[in-house]
Amino acid sequence: MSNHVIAGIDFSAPAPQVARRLIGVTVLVNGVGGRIVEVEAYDREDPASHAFVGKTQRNFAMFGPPGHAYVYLSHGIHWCLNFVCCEEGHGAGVLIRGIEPLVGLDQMRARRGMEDERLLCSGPGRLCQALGVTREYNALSLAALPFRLEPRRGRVQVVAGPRIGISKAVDVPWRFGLAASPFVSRPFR
DNA sequence: CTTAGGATCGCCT
DNA sequence: GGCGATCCTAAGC
Repeated sequence: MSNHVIAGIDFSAPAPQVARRLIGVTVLVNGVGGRIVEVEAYDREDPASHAFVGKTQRNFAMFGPPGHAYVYLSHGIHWCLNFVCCEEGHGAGVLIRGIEPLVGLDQMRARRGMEDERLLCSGPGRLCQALGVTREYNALSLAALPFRLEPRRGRVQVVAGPRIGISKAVDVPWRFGLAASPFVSRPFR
């Protein structure tokens, strides 16, 4: 049995499975956050994944224990948050791409410098700005503060499609979303 | 509504 | 030295 269960999710499972189960889960960072509505899975044997080239200084957290954060900087501007999964050493994760803002709306608006609720956390860079996630959160456990995960209540309808913003393995349908949510970064087809 | 271009920095070759 | 799991703005249709 695994002891990598947080908010009802076994993070030692394969990335696509963890990704699908994360839809509807609430994530808070220092008490600010909301419900996850969009994620993408990335695996070790996946040309689109940072882990594909093996363990490096940048991606080492992906090869650490599951249920921890992997935070990286994209295009020198945007921080992006991943949840590490599979067994320790495997190198897989789930990119958090969209959150429905629920707690700490004022702080999110201040950090983002805008009012529109739909644009606060719709996109991996946007949600990190809204939640205040930076490099300092890399490799931290999701089971302890500043993170807090809460299980989803009831059932959710999950839709899937190809991932966004990648140049390899563009047809792999490892992007998952909450059906009909207005808070996804781009609509599902 | 869609698209093109620029911003800006750490990582990898 | 090149480029990226992105976002914003401005311009065009």
